[in-house]
Amino acid sequence: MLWANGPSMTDTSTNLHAAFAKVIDTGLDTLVASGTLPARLPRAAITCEPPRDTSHGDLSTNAAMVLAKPAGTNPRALAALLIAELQKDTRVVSAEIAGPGFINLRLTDAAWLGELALIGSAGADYGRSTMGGGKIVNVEYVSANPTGPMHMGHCRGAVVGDALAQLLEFAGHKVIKEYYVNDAGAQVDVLARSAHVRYREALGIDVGAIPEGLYPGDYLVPVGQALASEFGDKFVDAPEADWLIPFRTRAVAAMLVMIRNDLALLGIHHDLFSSEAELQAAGKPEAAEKWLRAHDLVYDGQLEAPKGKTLDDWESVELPLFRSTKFGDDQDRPIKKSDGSWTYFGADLAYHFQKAETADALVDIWGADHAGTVKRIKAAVAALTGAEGAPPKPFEIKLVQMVQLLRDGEPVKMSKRSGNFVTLAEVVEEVGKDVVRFSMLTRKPDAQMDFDFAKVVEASKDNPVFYVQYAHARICRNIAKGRDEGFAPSAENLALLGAEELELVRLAAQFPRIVESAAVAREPHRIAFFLNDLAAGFHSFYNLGNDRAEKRFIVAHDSALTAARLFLAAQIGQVVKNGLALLGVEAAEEL
RNA sequence: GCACCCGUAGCUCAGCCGGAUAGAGCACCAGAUUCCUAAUCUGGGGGCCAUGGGUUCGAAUCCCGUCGGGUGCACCA
Repeated sequence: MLWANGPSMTDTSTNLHAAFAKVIDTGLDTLVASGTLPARLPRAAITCEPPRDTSHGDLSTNAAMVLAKPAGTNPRALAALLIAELQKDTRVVSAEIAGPGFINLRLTDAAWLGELALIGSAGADYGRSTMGGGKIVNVEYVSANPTGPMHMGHCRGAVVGDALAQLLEFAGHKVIKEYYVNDAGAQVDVLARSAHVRYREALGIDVGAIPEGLYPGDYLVPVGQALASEFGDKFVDAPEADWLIPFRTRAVAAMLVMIRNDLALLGIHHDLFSSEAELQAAGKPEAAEKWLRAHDLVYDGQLEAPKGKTLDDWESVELPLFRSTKFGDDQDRPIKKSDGSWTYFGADLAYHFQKAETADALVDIWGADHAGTVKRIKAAVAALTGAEGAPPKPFEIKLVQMVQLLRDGEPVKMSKRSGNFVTLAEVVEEVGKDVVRFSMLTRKPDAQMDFDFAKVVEASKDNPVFYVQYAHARICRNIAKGRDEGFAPSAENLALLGAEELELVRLAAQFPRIVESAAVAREPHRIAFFLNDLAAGFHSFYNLGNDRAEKRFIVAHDSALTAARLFLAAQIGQVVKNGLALLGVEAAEEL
């Protein structure tokens, strides 16, 4: 599996799972070299992973089943040949054919203990991969409009994007975490007008209710006050044209400060905030349009009436259209409005082209409500970055499904315009960053989820994040206790560890391959589930000591065993900590 | 009408680029604390993997249809 997508950059000396993928690969090479197997068999579908049922062995490969047909033989015959090769590895205790043609491997205890020692020497880098080959990946996430504070609707994409960015970095990429600031559309003009009302209010004018269509939230009160102290009464009765731009600039800046603070509550810090207004001022959309027109991908045409709804006032006009129908979209999409300004799409394609200049691959995290625009932007980016026959830049859009917000079981329709929303800050303050982050990462992003504010506050004590954190805290406590009693973790006598301890090592040793597979799939939630499994394994082992005192970490009369056990505990703790770090969750030392 | 996502235990969800007997938590039942903090552990019951076809050695997983839920279908952002 690791070699599925071209040459693996994995340093095969780093961990056992990667090493055995390589062992199988070279075993097959040997069979090919001796003429036993035909060359060029497709190996992409070969896997090497722990079997679900651990009684089947430590590792299992489907190589014989996958290759039998193309090799013109049957799985069991091929398995026998491959087994002969695999048994040459001194770490292999047994290699058996099972079921329809699986090869089950058992490895020596020493091999697993070597892996345990490796965790110790790698420390915070255990699980780090070179798979990404240093390729630069731009991850764009959040990108909420700068018109108000972050609310819970933004939360999931923010957490998933942030965890993914860290995961990709750990998997060997250089990552740029980017936030696209939509500071050029009509919504920021509305923001400026809303700020103007608050500005008048700050000057003592009775403004009454906030007019319909403006943002009513009182987070704009301080913005109005700041404008009042900066400009005095200069713009109170001035025409909009006089104040719109300075008010907009200042209001957007204030919103971004607020948004950064909100994101910081979740531990999220972007590397780059890119301004749509600056992009437009720099003429990027014009350049993109010019190129697209030259390649007949933009033309002046009539826009079709929207499907599925009847607009009474529909009027066909001629606009510059991008040929997205060539790429599976159901109609061509305008890049400019009839007033000559850019559509969101028109600016966005130029923005993506700009990102592609400094990155080897692009990943966008979007809310599912934007799913309808995926085809057009992917098409435009493929066209722009694939210019002159070059292969297009890899560009993925990960859709994060909606979070249905409930309050007392009732759906909350959130809208900044109505001022009715649950802010991210209030939730984080109530239940904590770790609970929020872990909750958002314990399900796959493409399934909808409910988020009941009251329920989450109520249930936060039972949140699975504490289960994982408790495992880490228990480990820290036991190491501290050992230290108090004069014991220190040591890798010197790991051979004293028993079968249950080795079971735990096998589990922890999966971390590197989980990291790689999660990174390839762009699915950070896999890390969360792995940590839950690892914590369960640890807690289970820990409780053996309830009935069997000789299984405790600290066995006072046996300092060599205690040192080995504490070393084991420390390394399990290390893996938990490394995993939690990817999720942006604290590895608490006590709860 | 069209596009995308989802449908797995009573509930919330893993598993899905095909693999062996489909898993976990909650809830329920029965146990384990003079014993490393029980925020833990052990055991039990509970499934037509929505449904009908197809592909193949093998399908919860891939393909097609149907049903059900969600989202979107502006020159908005």
